[in-house]
Amino acid sequence: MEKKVRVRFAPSPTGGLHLGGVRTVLFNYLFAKHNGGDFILRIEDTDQTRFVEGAEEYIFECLKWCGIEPDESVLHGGPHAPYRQSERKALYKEYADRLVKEGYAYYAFDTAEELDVKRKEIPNFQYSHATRTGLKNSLTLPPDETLKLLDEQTPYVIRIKMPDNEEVSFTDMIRGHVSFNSSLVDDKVLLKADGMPTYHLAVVVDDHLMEITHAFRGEEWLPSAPVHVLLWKYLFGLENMPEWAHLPLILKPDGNGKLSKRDGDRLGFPVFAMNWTDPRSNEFTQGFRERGFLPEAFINMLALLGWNDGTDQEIYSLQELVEKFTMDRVHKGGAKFNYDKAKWFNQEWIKRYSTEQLKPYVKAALAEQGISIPDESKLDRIIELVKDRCTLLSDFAPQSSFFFQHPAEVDITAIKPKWDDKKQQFFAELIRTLELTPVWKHDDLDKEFKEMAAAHQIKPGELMLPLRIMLVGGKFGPGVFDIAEIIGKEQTIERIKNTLKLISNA
RNA sequence: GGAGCGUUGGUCAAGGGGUUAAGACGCCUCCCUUUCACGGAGGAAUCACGGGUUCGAUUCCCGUACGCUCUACCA
Repeated sequence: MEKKVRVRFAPSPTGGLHLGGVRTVLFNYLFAKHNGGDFILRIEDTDQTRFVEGAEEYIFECLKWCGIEPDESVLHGGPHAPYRQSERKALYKEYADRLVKEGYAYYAFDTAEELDVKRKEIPNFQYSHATRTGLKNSLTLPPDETLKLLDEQTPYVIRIKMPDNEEVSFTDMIRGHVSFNSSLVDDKVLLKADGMPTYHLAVVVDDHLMEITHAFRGEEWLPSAPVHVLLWKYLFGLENMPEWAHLPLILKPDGNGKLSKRDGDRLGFPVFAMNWTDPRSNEFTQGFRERGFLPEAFINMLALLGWNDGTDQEIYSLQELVEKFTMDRVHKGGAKFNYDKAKWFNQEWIKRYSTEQLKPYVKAALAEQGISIPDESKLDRIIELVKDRCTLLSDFAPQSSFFFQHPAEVDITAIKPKWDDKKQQFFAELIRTLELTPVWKHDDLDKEFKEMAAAHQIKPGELMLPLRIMLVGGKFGPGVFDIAEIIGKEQTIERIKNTLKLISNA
């Protein structure tokens, strides 16, 4: 029987969760679920200097928002706990020691400062087969000297001893056969002076211990893949190594580089899944969620960045993505992020949401503007009317606030130039007529208005726009008489009166 | 500098030895709508370059160019 598929997403809790990160989780998740496997979330917090308070909780909340639930994690538990690498520290040392004993790794006593100096002195300096003979390590020092240094608790790191001129290759699920010459790769640190493993050792050990069968990560990891392959060979056997998939990068919309938070700030779109405030700098960054994106739209948009099912379908639920996702349709090349397209996905999802589903979001959007809803019975109708005009959830506030309160500003400059006594008289009479109107319904109001216009010998078109502006404040929104019906007789008349006053005062 | 990876309209992309080279976003025009949207109909715009192989290459092969990633006791 085939081994059960197990994948993992392994973020470092160092800050907000980036678009690229979410897409990596998503592909992991889709692949696992498509194949009936498990999705594990592992926290890679081996760099204590970069630990950020709250970042771990933030990651969990992002996943929850996206509808991606891990099968095993710090929060969900599981047979391979702990799922936080800092809590697995002792484990890694054991493997590092084994590598040293078997001659695949060695102790190095050079300090970070000494190496910095080297790097400054020698262009393109690398700690490698070519340079290690001139450095302070257990390969160059006499054995008793090494032992002495170790006894004296001299700080050391353990480095992998990269073989000289060996072909290291593997098959990537996306790229096919990939190969490197080992001479070109430096002797990466495996275990740091503080006893923590580096990423290189930790991934291999944990992927093995957690029985990971398929390992997804960003393309930026490709150059260090030979280190991981070699580690697998030395420690657990190549036949047990997971299949690798190096995902294409998400690129900035202009230029060609990797998309960064800075690009979002610069171009005016979010890059993180949710709001994030850095606790050290207090720097605030808005996320997709708070910008007004539906999780379904966010996920959908991300899935289509580097993958498609070969048909021209573009809108998929998470469930559909799970059903249709296969690796052979993942692209090799990076994809530029396009915010307009992202908004389009959101608009499509808003259209697909029912009024009932939308309601809590609309209430929240209005509440944010300080608008409370005394009469919820109208809300359904309002949402129906306004839905098509919203691409972000936050658009619901400006698109519907005038149903609940006077327009904050009335754009009389749009009325004024074409205003004359005839219109003034028309609206004055309109007020009187409306006051006597017995049935306050869309169709009746429409009919009444047009009859009056005819009587005054003014084209209705010339009067509709002023009326609209009186009621909503600007040139937007659903049909005027729909609005009038909903806000009611009293409000309609009051808003007309107010604007008339504004015009005569201006 | 080195290594690896990549390259179909402005963007996401389908396709793949012979096609009018799909579709979507964006842009433009028109229709619908006496607002703004939604919707509908059109339009402009693409196979990085050079060699092969072939009757025929955007597609296969080889180069070149360009871009990106990595080159930390960060992930």
